[in-house]
Amino acid sequence: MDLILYNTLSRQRETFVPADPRRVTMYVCGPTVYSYAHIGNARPPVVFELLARLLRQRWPNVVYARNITDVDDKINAAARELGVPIGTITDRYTQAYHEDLAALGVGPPDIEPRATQTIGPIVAMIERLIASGHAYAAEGHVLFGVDSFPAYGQLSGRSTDEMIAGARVEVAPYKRNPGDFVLWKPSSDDLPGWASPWGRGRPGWHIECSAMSEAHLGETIDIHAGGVDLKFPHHENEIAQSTCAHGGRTFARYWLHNGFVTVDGAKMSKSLGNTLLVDQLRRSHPPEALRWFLLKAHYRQPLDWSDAGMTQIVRTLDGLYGVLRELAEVGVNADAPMPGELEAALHDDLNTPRALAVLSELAAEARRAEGPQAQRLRKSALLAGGRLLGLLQQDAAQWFAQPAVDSGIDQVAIQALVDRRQAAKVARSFAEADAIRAELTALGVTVEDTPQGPRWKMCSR
RNA sequence: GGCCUGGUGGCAGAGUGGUCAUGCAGCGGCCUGCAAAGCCGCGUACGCCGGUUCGAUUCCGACCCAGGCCUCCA
Repeated sequence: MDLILYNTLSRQRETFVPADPRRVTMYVCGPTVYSYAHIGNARPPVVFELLARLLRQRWPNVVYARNITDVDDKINAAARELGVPIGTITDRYTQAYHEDLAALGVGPPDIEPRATQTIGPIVAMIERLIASGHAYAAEGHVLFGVDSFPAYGQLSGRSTDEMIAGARVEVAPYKRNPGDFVLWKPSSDDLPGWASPWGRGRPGWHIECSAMSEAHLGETIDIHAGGVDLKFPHHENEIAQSTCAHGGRTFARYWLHNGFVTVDGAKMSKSLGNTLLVDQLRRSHPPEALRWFLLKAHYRQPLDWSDAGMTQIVRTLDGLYGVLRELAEVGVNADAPMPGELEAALHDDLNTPRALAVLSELAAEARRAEGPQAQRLRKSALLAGGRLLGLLQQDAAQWFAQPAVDSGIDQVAIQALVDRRQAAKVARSFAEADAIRAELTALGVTVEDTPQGPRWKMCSR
């Protein structure tokens, strides 16, 4: 089955064909670690790690790199505010990032390069760009000259003239062209810096990714991905730097960009005060529901957060886990094949909404299956599909026992009430039984009577 | 101003030139002491106006509306 990907560079859907099937390379722009990740920051790692899973099914040797930007002016500002070294800041938030993503079911990348550990290659790349006439030093800075790269603007679809016309920033006097961007900038003594041919300084943001990608994946990579906002200038600049440093050879063959997450229709931003941190959301929503949220719309579409939407997702998961609970005693075939429709959906430019729809259809089939053989087959298919999507892998009973918040619910007390109600029911004291059920409802617990006796679940997530 | 997305049923969200998306919610029925869960069934959805076509939500054009990028940003 062909894997179709929408390539921003060509603005078309293309069949993905790796340059070298023995080593498929992919680079995703990672976080700048100066604060906690918000839910929008989590979209690319979730979506593109799913792509890595898909690639690995067919090409076992996938090398997936996702960097950590650990030198940046925002980090400097955060460190200065607290009066600590930047390492304190970057370590803290790198760890938080890893914890957030683990909770969302995101596996680690194969390589996680850090900018501060790539200074050598960064300096070397800048030297090559100067030597080949694509960059120049001026007043302690090194700048990339966009005029030296005719294809500049190809990815974002704009000409250099347009960019200058639209530029609303003050142009530094030492720039030859207003569109020139910084590769290296000088650091005063109180800022982190490294020795270089141009004096003590630090790298510009764009060159970091070019150098890390080259150092770990090689000159030409198969896939480069990130958020739409990175198209310009970040990715445009990466293309310019890497292509010029590599004698004109292609930098990345397929460019993928995910859409933004909005909150109640508006873009998340600090000024609006509507940034939703994953770290916080994890405490009020099942992490699996957060993952579902990030997969529920196609990755190139905008994705809107709302509390009502999250309630819908939890209910949907209730339904799916309900099936698994029903089939708890049924065994699973370890070698169950991937359901074809689900695989087809994901191969169609990562159509996760369709894949989730297939999951629901598989669940319905599993629920309706009659006889142990059919049940085993259907349950296996459902779980196989869920595994690829990173969903439905926890114990069903545990799913239903998850409370809304991390409030330390008293399972023993709840069970005692459930038992008392059951006793009242058996004695046909229905008024008393209903009164106890009302008590449970007040605790956020729903009781369900089954042929095997009563069971309960948290209903107020 | 330039560039670029998108407007689908109560909500979310795929998709297609001509009988099914899917989920949540809602309605009716079965089941239940009553519920819950489950099962069965139910809804003249495709921004507006033209055009192409035997036929358009799907293709083309104009228009209206919403959002994004052009500056740090996933």
